[in-house]
Amino acid sequence: MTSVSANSEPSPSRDFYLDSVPRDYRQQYQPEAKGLGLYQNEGYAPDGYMPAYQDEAHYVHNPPTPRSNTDDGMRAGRARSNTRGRTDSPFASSSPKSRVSHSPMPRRGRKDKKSKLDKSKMPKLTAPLSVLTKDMDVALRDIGAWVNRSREERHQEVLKRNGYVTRPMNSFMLYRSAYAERTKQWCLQNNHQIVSSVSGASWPMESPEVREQFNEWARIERTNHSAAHPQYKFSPSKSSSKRGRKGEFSDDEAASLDMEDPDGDYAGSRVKRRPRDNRESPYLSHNDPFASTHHPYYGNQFGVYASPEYQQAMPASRTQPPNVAYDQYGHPYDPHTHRYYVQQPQYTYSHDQQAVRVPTPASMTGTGSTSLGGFGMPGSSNTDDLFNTSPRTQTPMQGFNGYGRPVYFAQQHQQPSEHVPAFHQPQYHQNATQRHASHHQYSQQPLQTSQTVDPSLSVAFADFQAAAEAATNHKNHFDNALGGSFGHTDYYDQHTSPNTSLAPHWSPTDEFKKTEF
DNA sequence: GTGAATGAAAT
DNA sequence: ATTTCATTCAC
Repeated sequence: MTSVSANSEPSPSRDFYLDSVPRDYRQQYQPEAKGLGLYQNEGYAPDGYMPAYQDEAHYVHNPPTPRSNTDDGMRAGRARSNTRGRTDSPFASSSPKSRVSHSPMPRRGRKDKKSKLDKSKMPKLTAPLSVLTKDMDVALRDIGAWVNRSREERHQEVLKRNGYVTRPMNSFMLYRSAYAERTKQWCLQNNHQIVSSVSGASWPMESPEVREQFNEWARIERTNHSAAHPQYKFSPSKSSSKRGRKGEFSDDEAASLDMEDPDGDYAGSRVKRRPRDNRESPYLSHNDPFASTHHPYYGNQFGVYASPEYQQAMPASRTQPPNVAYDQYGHPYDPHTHRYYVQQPQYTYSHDQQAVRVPTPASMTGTGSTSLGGFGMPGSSNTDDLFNTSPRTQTPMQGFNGYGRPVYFAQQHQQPSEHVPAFHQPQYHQNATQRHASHHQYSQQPLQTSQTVDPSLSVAFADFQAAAEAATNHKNHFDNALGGSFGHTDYYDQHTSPNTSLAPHWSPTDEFKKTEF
């Protein structure tokens, strides 16, 4: 029986993380950290684990090699495709009994502490994941790059989800996401309920510095999300019909896109409130690509909602009851006032580029100018950790993808491709983050037009493309700048960014094209 | 209360 | 094939 992470070779030279952890903080865990850094609840003897991991100096590089349990023996003949997704980890239940004991009681809210999760599978943390997994050869997810996804990327995600705008991840979700892979391996199981539980247990154990880093990333994510989707407003569905959201929409929802509500009763007074519709319409892509007067890279290009939520998101000063209809081109307008919701295109962007502020968290730069560095940023090796203070030898133009292969950034937008929508360029989306984001596979493939998209959107997609092309004439500053700053640039609204005027202006020479290995 | 991610497990 | 689950946080 081989350990899941047997190939994870702990490197003694990689102890940079702990060095950056305050001493007292480290010791906070050491009394309990009997070398393993983990415990289990009843039913699993610690002696089932490798003594090799009892070296206190290393906490746990990897979870100890699990011994075979009886269940494993019974299924010994069964081939397993890989070492992952296994169920015979030390934390796996030794009996095939269902994870959930289905209670006849009406379903209780999550508030109810009565967890259905089999805690026996859950390792008990004695240190936060950042410590426990610090030496694992599993890259942390590049959250810095993730939260700095360009507006175009975000819009593509929306398209991919058939127009659905997802919520920005909060700090914990980012944290969980960052450590998910490590956690899975550390726990020796792929069960995300476990991963969630472990993450949840680890989160409060993390140092304030770590948590603050994720808080900062969450703020950035919110800012960029808001900039990419200016009209977005979280409006949770009241109907308890747990929609199994997979980026798809129920017929009900789909219908709401291209139909106008005869009563103008856009969202309410229904017995059951229509599930929230956070779709935004690509119809409007040609509108005002970069019209924002206060943000150089985030505009209103797609941020107009031809949906009830769009109206809900309209300023409260509206006197007319919000309503929406669509003309022959699919442009939403108010049937009462016959006014279009969308402004005419204003290509004022070129006057607007103020700056990309590259402020804060040096954490984002990956250049390690402060104690906050690395964290799996493209410029870091996959063994870098959140607080890697080791000096960087790489230029910002070179990094490594999640598998240790270098990623080269080269000219991206220049003349030949100038009129091609940037996001249609094959390499456009290549970065380390997306290699870790399975749901970003789409970004490396041609966009679907009519098949996976609401039919009513297919026509609009042509507009979308045309608009994108037009927008490209104004350069894709966001992404250029993003690439130029290696994806760690913060994008601030100048109104909230005190030093915007001091920030360097975007320059074409700062651009890089990304090429994988 | 909902939904942000996620994928095994349950239905 | 679809839904549930487990977590924290922000609506």
